[in-house]
Amino acid sequence: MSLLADTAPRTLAEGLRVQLADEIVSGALEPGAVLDEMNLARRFGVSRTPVREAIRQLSASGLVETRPHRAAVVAQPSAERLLGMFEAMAELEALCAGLSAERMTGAERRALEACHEDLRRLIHIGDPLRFSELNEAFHSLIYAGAHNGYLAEQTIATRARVRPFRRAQFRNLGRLANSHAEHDRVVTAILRGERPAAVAAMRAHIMRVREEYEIYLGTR
Amino acid sequence: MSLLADTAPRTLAEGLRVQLADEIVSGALEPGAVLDEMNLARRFGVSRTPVREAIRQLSASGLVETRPHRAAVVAQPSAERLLGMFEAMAELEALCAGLSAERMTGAERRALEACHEDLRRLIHIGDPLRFSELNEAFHSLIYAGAHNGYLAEQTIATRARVRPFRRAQFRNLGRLANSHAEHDRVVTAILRGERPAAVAAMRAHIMRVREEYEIYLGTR
DNA sequence: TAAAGCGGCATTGTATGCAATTCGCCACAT
DNA sequence: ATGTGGCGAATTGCATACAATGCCGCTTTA
Repeated sequence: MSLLADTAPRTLAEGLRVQLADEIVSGALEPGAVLDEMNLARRFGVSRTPVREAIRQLSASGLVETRPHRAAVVAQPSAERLLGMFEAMAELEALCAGLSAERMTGAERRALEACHEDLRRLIHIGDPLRFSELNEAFHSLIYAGAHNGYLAEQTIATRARVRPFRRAQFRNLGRLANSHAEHDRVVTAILRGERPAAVAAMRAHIMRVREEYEIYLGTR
Repeated sequence: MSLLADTAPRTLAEGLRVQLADEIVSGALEPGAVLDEMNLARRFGVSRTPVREAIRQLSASGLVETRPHRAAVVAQPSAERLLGMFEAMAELEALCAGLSAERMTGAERRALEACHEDLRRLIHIGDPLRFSELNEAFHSLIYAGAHNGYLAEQTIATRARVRPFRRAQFRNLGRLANSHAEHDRVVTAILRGERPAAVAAMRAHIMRVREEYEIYLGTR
C-alpha cells in the first residue's frame, strides 16, 4: 500500500516530465547531460511536442537549463550556487521544524515520533536504503506539520534540486547513528513545542548533512 | 537609463511569458481569468504553440493553474494559502536581511543607505508610484546583498506570486512614513552587521506590509 | 418533473512539416 | 601556423492539421 497517491499521468507530457525528473534526481541522467528532443522522442516513442513541453517544465523547476536554439542540459550549478542552495534548504527546513513545534496536531506528533522510532530500528538492522527512504518520510512529516502548503512545496522543490548532487548518502553505518541522534534533538524540541530549539536543531542537522555530500566542484 | 538589463526576448514564447506575467502581476489579468489558447494566439498574432509554452512556464512558476484538457486560469489561491505565502515571504526576506548584515560589501552598504535616503525624500514629495518603484529596488538590494543567488531567486519569485493580491499599496501617505521607519530599523541593523536584529526588523516589516494588503477571501 | 444517459461541439493534446538560428568545418588570407 | 570568414548540416522554434477529451444541452425514461 502506497501512501503516495501517484495518479496515473493524464497526458504524455506529464508522464515524460515525471520520468525525466526521476532520472535526473536519481542520477541516471548526470548533470551536464544534453537532452536532445529527437533522441528523447524516439526513445519514448512519441513526437517532439510532448518532449518539448516536459523539458520546459523541468527548466522552470530548475532541474534543467535551456537557452534559445540550444539543446537543454541537466542543470550543473557552480559550487558557489550549490552552497547557496544548501544554505537556503537548511533555513527552509529549519523554519518548517520551528513551525511544526508550534502547530503540529497530536496525531502528527505521534506519527513523527513513530517514524523516528522506526528509523532507530533500521540503524541496528543496518539497511541504508530503507533508512534513506524512511528518512525522506521523516522530513516530509515535518514539512506537513508546519501547516503551510506553499512553504512545504518550496522546501520539497529545493530538496529535489539538490538531490542529484548527493553521492553515497549514508555510506557508512556510523552516519546513520549520527543522523538519528541529530533527528532526536529535532523531535524532542518539536514535541516540547520549543520553536527556537527546533529551528536550531534542524539547521544543524542539514548543515551536517551538507558536509556528507561531495560538493560538486565544477565551474559550470 | 534602466538598471535592469531587460534583454530583448529571443523567442516568441519568452516574450509572451513576460507579457502575460506582467499582466497577471499588474492585475490586468485578474485571478480566476481563463487563458484561452486560441484567443491569446489571435490576440498576439501567433500560433497556439508559443502560447502553450508560455502558459506552461507560468504554470510552473505558480502564476497560473492548469489541469489536463482544461483551460489555464490565473492562480486564485485560497486565503489560507495566501497567508502561507506571506509567511514564507516574510521569512525569506528576513533571511536575506540577516545575511546582508553579515555579507554586504562596503559598496553594497553605501548603495543601500543611498536608496534609503532617496526613499526618505520621496515621502516629503509624496509620490506613491515612485516610492513603490524605489521600494522594490530597496528590497532587491537586500536580496543581492545576501550573496546567495538561489535564495534571491526564490524570494523574488514568492514576491511576484503575492503581487497580484496587493491592492492600493501605499494608499495613504502615512503608510509611506511608517514603511520608511521600518526600513530604517532594517538598514541600521544591516549597517551595524547585527544579523538577528536585521532578521527581526525585516520580518516585522513584511508582516506589517501584509496587514496593508486586502487579503483575498475567496474559497477558490 | 427530475435525473440519468447520450451525442454534438468546443477546446486541449499530439503529430508533422517548414522556417530560423546555431555550430562546426573548411578554405583562405595574414 | 594561426586566426578569420563563410558555407552547410543539424537542431530548435513555430505553424498547422488531426486526435482525444471534457462540457453542455437534449432527449428519454422512471
